[in-house]
Amino acid sequence: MKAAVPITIASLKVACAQCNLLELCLPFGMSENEIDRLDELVGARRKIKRQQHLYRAGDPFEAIYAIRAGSFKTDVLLEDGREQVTGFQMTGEMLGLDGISTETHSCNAIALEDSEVCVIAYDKLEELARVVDGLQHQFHKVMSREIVRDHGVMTLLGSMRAEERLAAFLLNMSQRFTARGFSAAEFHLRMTREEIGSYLGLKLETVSRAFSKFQDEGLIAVQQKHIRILDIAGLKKLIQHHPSRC
Amino acid sequence: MKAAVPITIASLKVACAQCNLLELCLPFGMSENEIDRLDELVGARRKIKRQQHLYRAGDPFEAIYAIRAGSFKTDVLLEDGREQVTGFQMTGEMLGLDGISTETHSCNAIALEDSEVCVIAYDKLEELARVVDGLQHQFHKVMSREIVRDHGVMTLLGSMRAEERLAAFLLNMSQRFTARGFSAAEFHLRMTREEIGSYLGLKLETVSRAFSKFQDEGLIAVQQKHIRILDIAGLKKLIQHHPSRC
DNA sequence: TTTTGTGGTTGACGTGGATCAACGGAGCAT
DNA sequence: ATGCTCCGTTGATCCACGTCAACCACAAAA
Repeated sequence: MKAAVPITIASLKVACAQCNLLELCLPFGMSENEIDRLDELVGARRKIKRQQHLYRAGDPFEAIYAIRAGSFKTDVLLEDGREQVTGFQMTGEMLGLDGISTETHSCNAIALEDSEVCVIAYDKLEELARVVDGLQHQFHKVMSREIVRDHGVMTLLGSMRAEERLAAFLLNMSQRFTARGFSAAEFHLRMTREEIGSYLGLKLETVSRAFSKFQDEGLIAVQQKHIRILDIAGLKKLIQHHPSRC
Repeated sequence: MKAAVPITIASLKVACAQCNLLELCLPFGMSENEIDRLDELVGARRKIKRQQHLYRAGDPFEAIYAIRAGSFKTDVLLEDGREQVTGFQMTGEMLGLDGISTETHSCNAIALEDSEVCVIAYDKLEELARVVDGLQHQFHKVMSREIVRDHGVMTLLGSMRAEERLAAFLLNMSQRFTARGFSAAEFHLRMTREEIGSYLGLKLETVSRAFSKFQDEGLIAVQQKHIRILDIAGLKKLIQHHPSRC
């Protein structure tokens, strides 16, 4: 909390009802009346510079965060120094849900670029969710969606080979960019090969080699962090076909 | 739903307040008054025989389930026939939370032994959570706990080697048996080597070999599905030390 | 009793991805 | 420009785990 940035009256005025992330964020599916009441909820905005922590594992849990601009990674550090990236989050997505269970954050949230989040005090959220019908349901959906997504990652880590994992990752990124109105075929990754590797359970060299292989095969065009998908169907085929079953 | 077993008036009478799983289940941390109201929630019990489905991926979501007796696995089937076990659930744990987000179950839940669950209609739960303070908070905690647990599995799948994974699995089982009043050192696994392997991202042969190795090293005694842990500290040391860093 | 089927163990061998190492390019400060 | 640092690529080698296969234990059926 020490890193909180002072907020002006003006910045407080722009809340959920005016936010262009409405369709992706917590308010999705709520009525106009209900959304107006959300303004009570978003107490502050907070800007986080690239590489800075939004929160750290062990921090007391007080709020969840909706990403208004930018992107984040979450990771956990094992006792022996190994790092595991547990997710990448984009605008409209929620951070901090892991903290509810123990009232302590269980992972680190780090900005991949200069970013801004809406701070949602958790006690206020519970209070308001009791009154505003749609809010409670929507919040449950957000949590459930996180569980489903994690199961997807478990499947990826547990039963896919390196190239399948990277193909699935690229398709997932493409789909999320699309949902935000960006191109499905061309985008800029904000994370390093090492972070992608950690997320996918691979070493950075393996990630790099898979990128090169996809490029050689004409599936994508890679230039550093800039990706252009040339053959979406080809990528999809990769994750559906188990090579040993062919 | 077609597999539902008719319930007698008598069976309905025994609800949360009298249930000995209180401390593990949804009511944990709620006041006596609050728990009494939960009885409205548990509409029915349902018995599931070994190997039968409680629900399947694609089934419409209507209720969540608290395990009253027995145990389950959840899994997803990939298009190409691969199966990935996403979790094992024991008494007092919840099933079905994944269904909230899309109003459709996203995985299969299968009984590992003859089991019984409490059926908690989801719409009633939302309704009651609005009135009973502790229930809403407790339900959020249950969902959050699932997210944290999934992150733990992702860490395991993404950054541990085979023996570390199995050691972590055994310690986790031991800890959960302990929480239920059973021995921490001696227990009966209800799942096959193949299911353990699927959960841990390993082949059944690798699981079997790791069991044998642990036995040779005096860490455990294995006899089929019956496990006796002889050296808990030794197992813990396995998951804290990264071999390549020694 | 034998038969059949399912689950578990163990050995021999192959391979996908980790590891180790060298190098190249981009961004940034001086 | 020059040097520095971080990031990414690529090659050579290694090994943990997968694959393939044989065999065994136990349980249920004949």
